Amino acid sequence: MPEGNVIHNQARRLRNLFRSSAVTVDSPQGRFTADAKKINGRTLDKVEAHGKHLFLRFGDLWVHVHLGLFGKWRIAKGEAPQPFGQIRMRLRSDEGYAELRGPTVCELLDDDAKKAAVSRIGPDPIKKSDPTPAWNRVERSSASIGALLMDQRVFAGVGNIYRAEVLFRHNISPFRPGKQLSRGEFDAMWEDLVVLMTQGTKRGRIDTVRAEHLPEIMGRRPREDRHGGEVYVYRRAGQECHLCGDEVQMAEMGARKLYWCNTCQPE
DNA sequence: GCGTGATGTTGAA
DNA sequence: TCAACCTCACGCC
Repeated sequence: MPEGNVIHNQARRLRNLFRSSAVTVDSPQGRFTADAKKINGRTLDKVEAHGKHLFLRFGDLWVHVHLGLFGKWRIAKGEAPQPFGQIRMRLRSDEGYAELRGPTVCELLDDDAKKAAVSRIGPDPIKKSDPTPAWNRVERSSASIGALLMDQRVFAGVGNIYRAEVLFRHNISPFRPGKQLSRGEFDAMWEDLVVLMTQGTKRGRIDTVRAEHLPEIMGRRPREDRHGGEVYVYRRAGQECHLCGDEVQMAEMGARKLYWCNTCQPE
């Protein structure tokens, strides 16, 4: 259940494990068998992450993977165990193996189709992309900034946690229309996403609480949320805001749960 | 052991 | 707008 930081982390692990080695590709589950045969035995020569999308190059063909909500990679050194459950795609080399389960997307693309897929993805803070295209969309959009942050054509790799947290950190209401953001607010949020998401890629968890607020929060916090990091509002509906004590709010926005503090992020 | 919900997107209706 | 994807950790019994 990854945001962009996890995908970039997985890309690095796949790169390190399979770099320039011949890979046995199959699909124990069967749904990727025909495509697996086309690349079986080839060398994995490139791994790219763009937002939450992963692209693996085997010569003139790319495997495009999107994990969606349930998708999982198991990446490990050593010999692959007997397959169990639903393994859509399995990669094996002398070094190790990778099992892909439950992805929303696992497809084979030629170079043109891969380029087209990448072109649909907006600038990615983890890649330190130029944010101008995102600003151009935000600046003239009447959609809320809460919705825009989740739109992968605008901000690639941002998910529900980073959305809630970056808005909180900048005291911006998720309901404010994009066109009512100043360039300064947008730039500050973008720079913050670059820092937070890069850090999240290295740590493998999402921490968004500023250092000066940590001691107080650690003393007050009932228990760590299971996503594993320290956050201000994500999944804290009904609890006290760490900074002002007001009740953290929750609402559905585009079929996803949105968290914010009315006092710290006034409309 | 069972039910629920979740860091997300696609494609049909 | 909604079902599908079909995993996994958690709360509750």
